[in-house]
Amino acid sequence: MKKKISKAVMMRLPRYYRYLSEMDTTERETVSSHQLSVAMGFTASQIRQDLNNFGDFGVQGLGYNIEYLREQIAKALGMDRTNNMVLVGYGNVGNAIINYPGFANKGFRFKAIFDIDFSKIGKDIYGIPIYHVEKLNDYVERNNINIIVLTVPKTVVKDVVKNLKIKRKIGIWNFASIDLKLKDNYVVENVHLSDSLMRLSYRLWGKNGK
Amino acid sequence: MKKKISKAVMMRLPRYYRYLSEMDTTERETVSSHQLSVAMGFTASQIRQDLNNFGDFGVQGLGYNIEYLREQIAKALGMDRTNNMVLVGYGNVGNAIINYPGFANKGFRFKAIFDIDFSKIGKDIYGIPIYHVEKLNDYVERNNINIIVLTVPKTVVKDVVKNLKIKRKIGIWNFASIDLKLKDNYVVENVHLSDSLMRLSYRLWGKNGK
DNA sequence: TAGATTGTTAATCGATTAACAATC
DNA sequence: TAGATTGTTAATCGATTAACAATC
Repeated sequence: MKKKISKAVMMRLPRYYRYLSEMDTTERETVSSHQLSVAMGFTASQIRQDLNNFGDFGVQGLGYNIEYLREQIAKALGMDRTNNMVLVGYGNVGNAIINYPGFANKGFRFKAIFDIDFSKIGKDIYGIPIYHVEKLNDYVERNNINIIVLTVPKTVVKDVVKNLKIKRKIGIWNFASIDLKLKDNYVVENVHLSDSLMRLSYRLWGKNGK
Repeated sequence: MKKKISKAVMMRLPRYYRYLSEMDTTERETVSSHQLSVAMGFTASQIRQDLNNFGDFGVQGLGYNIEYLREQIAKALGMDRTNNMVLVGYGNVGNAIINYPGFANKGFRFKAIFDIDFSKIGKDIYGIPIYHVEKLNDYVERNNINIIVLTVPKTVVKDVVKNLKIKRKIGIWNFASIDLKLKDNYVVENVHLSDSLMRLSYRLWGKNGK
């Protein structure tokens, strides 16, 4: 049965994708919900519910074809395509993201970097050119960019965002610890590092334990 | 009324903390659940439920005292203390974390860095010394370290973790896209950057749109 | 006192688990 | 056919929303 993917299931899909990607398909081609449950720490029941939530992938008595299931999840996540990205703010975080392995092989490609520092502008990093940030909007419009990665300091984010006049659907992957409020065609995904650290703190010392 | 903080509420606490920290308390000292709901994008009803979930902070007719509420949330998150941290793996991600602003002022302090690269070992970064990773376990035991930040490549994580023999409760903030399975005294918080990027992809192109 | 806003109960909604019939 | 394992329904659990009495 096919219905809308629920939010809880969507949040878990990247994890399924990761585990399935790491499975060795040379020995066995299928995996059962029980095997997955042991590896991933979900209940087998939840896994069957989840997968049934958006497609018919299993075969009774056999389980799920690992490779096929991985492909279907990739499709559901919209990862059966290339995403052209630009990075804004070539500081320490920007540098870490540009060098992060495992984006390119999932179809996420950096096309350009933007900064305000003239000592950086004009250079290129692994063939990715660095331009002045004032050229950002123009570049995004003309080069079919799908995702803008924001690694500028918190204080600058609003200025950068203010100058964006994109009309089509576009993703913003934001690393500043600020929640952006933008028009609906901007799809904002935040990475709040300090939120993550606070949750760790809670689990270590929080008033109600775990 | 005071009960155990539910998981959903705990996940939202860092966000409350962030918004309350950014509020200007020179003009007004209190904030109502309605005002918070507009700023944060939760319903006012949920905010009252959340805050009542772990304490009695509000005053009928007035709202919540911003400063006091922030302090109480910090306490609930276990942030009314200093955490001593070490970083393992001084690469691009490690460098980004060491330079990330806003950890120190929340009581998270880096005491040492560990790596295997002899061209780095012996140096120091802003006064934080870099040691060989074989000294990690010993250092953590002797220097009252609460949190180990793992910014080593995915392939090395298991080796690093294998050599840890800590018996007391300790946090692991893991940046490798691998789910660690450790003894119960290790509290593992993962930062899965590629999961976040996949969720952005879903919201842009996913099969069921948003 | 009157107005504002919380604290709290009840209703609704969504997510997870349990169980088993369907079927490979 | 017998065994394994999914798909799916029903039961349970938890989280959110709505409503309003309590109270500052």
